[in-house]
Amino acid sequence: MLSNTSKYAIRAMIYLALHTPSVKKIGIKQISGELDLPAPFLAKILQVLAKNKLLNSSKGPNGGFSLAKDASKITLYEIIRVIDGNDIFDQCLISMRTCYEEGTPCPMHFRYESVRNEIKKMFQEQNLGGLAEDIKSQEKIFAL
Amino acid sequence: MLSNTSKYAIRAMIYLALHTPSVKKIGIKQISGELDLPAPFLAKILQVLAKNKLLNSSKGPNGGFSLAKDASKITLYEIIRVIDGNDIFDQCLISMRTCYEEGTPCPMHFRYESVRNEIKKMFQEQNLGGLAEDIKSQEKIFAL
DNA sequence: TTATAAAAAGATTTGAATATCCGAATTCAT
DNA sequence: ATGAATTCGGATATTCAAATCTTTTTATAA
Repeated sequence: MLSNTSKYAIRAMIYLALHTPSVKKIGIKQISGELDLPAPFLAKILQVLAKNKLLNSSKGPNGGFSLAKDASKITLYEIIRVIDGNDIFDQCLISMRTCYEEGTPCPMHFRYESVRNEIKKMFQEQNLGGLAEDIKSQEKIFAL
Repeated sequence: MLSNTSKYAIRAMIYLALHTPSVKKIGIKQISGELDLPAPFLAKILQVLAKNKLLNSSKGPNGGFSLAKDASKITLYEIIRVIDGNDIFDQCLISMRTCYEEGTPCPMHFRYESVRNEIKKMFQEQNLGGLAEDIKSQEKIFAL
């Protein structure tokens, strides 16, 4: 469903939301260390998120990343679209060429459409603020 | 969501269902030609489906593949499980290690669970017989 | 019984996603 | 100013799914 890249992006963004706004900036090393993700790869991903205005980044000592807007205003849908593009939200389930033409939908087309809409809605409804809240209210210590 | 391999498998199985039971066996060349899929790759896939009792295969002249049971008795769920395994039906949406342990579900866990169940239900409810019927009832000529 | 047509099986290649590396640019603190 | 810490950007390496190739096995038909 989601690429590794998207998954990492989401987890990193949630991590940032968890520590926002008390801390302003967090560096790659800390994030990748806490989430147990490969640092150089995560760096690339955050770079893309920054270029797409979901993150602010600053270089130099005490540099790092911070959410570019209020955590409650960033949805998983935005993150996924930036990283993976729109494919999961509009591609034919079984990759039939003619499914995109008029009058020849694939046999799963309409049945899948409602599921696809559910998926899209799920991602659109989840924002980093809410997810961070959920984590904070959990009993056990949370290891992202 | 689905691997190419699964998509090809599904399309080939639907193709067989469309021509069953009037024709008994169909060869790789015909299927790959009609569906515009790479023949050697499709051969591998059908091999796996045959090994897992979803297809019958016979070698030699006039050999080929046929559905191992009535089209209405083969669901997409079975096909996907044979090819891709169970991952899409049980993996954590964001691949969090702790999501499989007690008390530390990922923040998307419960929200995703219902969507995942929808997906599973969709695949379990679709059988090759029904899909083939749908195609036959379409107005335009259908190019799988 | 032999030639042929097909699938099976295994080895290899390709390509895209994933991951790493390194030099450049930027910022901060001294 | 200088050095150190950090992200940036481009190039490179690795891995795995996807695709191909080659040889073997089996079945059919002449």
